[in-house]
Amino acid sequence: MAALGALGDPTRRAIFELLVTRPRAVGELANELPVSRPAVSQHLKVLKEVGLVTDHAQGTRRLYRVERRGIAALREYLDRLWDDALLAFATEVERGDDTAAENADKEQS
Amino acid sequence: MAALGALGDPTRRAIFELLVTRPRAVGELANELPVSRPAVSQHLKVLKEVGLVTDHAQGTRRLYRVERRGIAALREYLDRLWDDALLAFATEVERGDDTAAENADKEQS
DNA sequence: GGAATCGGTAAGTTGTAACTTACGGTTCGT
DNA sequence: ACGAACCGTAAGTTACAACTTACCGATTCC
Repeated sequence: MAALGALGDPTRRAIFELLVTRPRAVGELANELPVSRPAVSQHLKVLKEVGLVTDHAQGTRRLYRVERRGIAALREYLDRLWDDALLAFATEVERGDDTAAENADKEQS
Repeated sequence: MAALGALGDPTRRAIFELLVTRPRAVGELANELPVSRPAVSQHLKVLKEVGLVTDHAQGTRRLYRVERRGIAALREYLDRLWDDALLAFATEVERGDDTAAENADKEQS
């Protein structure tokens, strides 16, 4: 799941979240961020490599948009983790592992 | 979403995925990973700070387990991104933005 | 054709985070 | 009480990635 590594960077996450609302050009993104245009360009390259965005030349500009499949892949990854965690928890309780049961209801500090 | 930053690191992701299947002690984790035990300990600290794991002293050992709420928060974050992306896409098409419509069905290289 | 706009890439700097080893504290067994 | 097991933290090194500026190619409009 390389996409997680890509979204690990705050600036990249900001770029991606901007692109989620609507497609934008590179300079457009740089204007709304506290980094230079080349920096944005390099981040976009990373996001593109991991399949989170796609680009589309439009005249002299270059429009980047979110690749919805990328988000879907992330969701599937997390869903699997979620299922595994639930399954592990269930088998723990089943085995009489009380520490698991403790965590079930109480949330004492 | 600091949890994304935490899972951005590959080693931390490996640790977390190991913990998803079942709770483990620190040394136990270090044995299955190509890093030292202190390194694992530091990674666990980060994972704990962002609410992805919890620890639980048990004798001289210290059991770490996945905090399911952490996974849930990540899923909610991605779900929101997903919804926003879908909404943005819908309004694009609605406005007659054909580049959005192109992406709908065809996947030409 | 030439100027302007837009963006990718190369090259270089620098902060930081991901490691290591060393040390000390706590718990358990005998 | 002493040794062993287990772990957290401090201190230090180092690799890397996130920036910057500078340069160059491509496209558009006149």
